[in-house]
Amino acid sequence: MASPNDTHSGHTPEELKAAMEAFHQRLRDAGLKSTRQRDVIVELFFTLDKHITADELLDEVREIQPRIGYATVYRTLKLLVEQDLALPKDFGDGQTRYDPIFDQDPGHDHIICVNCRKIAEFSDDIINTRIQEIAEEIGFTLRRKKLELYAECHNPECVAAQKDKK
Amino acid sequence: MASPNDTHSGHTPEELKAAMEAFHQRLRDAGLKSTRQRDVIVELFFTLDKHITADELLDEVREIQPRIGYATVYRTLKLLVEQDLALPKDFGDGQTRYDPIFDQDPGHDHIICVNCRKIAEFSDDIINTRIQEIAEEIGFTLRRKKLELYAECHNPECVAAQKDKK
DNA sequence: GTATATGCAAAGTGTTTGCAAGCGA
DNA sequence: TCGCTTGCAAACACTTTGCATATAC
Repeated sequence: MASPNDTHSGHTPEELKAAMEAFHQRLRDAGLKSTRQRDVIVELFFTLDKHITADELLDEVREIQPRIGYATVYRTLKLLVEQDLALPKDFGDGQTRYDPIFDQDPGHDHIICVNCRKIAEFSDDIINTRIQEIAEEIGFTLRRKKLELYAECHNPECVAAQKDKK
Repeated sequence: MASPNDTHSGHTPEELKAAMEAFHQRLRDAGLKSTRQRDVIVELFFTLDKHITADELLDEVREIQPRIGYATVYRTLKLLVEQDLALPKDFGDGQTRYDPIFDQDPGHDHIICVNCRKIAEFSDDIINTRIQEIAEEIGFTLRRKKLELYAECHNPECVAAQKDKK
């Protein structure tokens, strides 16, 4: 069944450590270097653990290493995406957001309120299973999916704000 | 069950006419004007009936009205989106694509080959129903969904091209 | 007649790239 | 050392906006 999680589930320190290790391993495998900047960016990225924009991440990163440039953040995010450690998302507001992928993370989906822009997450086995079947039926091997629901939330504040508008 | 449709289903002339009428009606309702340019753009948009980019649409439009500028195309597409006659899509290649919405169109979803970028469409009732249920369970009223599957297609050409790469 | 729409060019926005200097393996 | 990385600024690609002119209602 659907398991909504409004707040981000929050990964344990062990999972964070595993993610960092995975990152370093992939760097080595690809013959790339581990640097102070990359570590700061990636660790923050996994720690914050939310659909973050490059810009937001840069802000956080600069609190620790003020001289890091946006190019480095963009390049690191691109690297994470290539290594399947991050998933780019586009919710239609012009900026790409990135979701960290923890090992074996089955992935969650999003439901976005079209009014207040609040984002909730959910994960549903029926859908996940069905999607897999469909890809096979059509003759594809599924790699990943993107499922976003745009809806109106029933949050009293949001409902009231909508009423006022009219 | 899933009904894949590689080629676009193609809407009948009646549906096209209905879409144009809907467009004109919404213009009137909003106190906006019907112009030669808008008609050309919107008619082509519904006729071509595919996830088109602003750029591609402009090319087509200019074959009929060479002096139309891209600003007009962008503005018209934005108008269509506001009027729920078009749906913006982002497949991650940097450009926004737009899908026409025909009246009562239940909407289709996309499966995109991560290698050759070929896009196929499908529609599945199990998923559509389940999505509706989930939104309700979480306390949202569903407005629209975005479902994209990224996968590897089994097209011989594509498979071969991938092998050559390695 | 008047408010909206157009075409053009210029400005914006988010993201990528070129390059000299810096740094990790 | 040697090649990958960084920071900066400039370049980019797509989209939006300002403004004078044109046009629909």
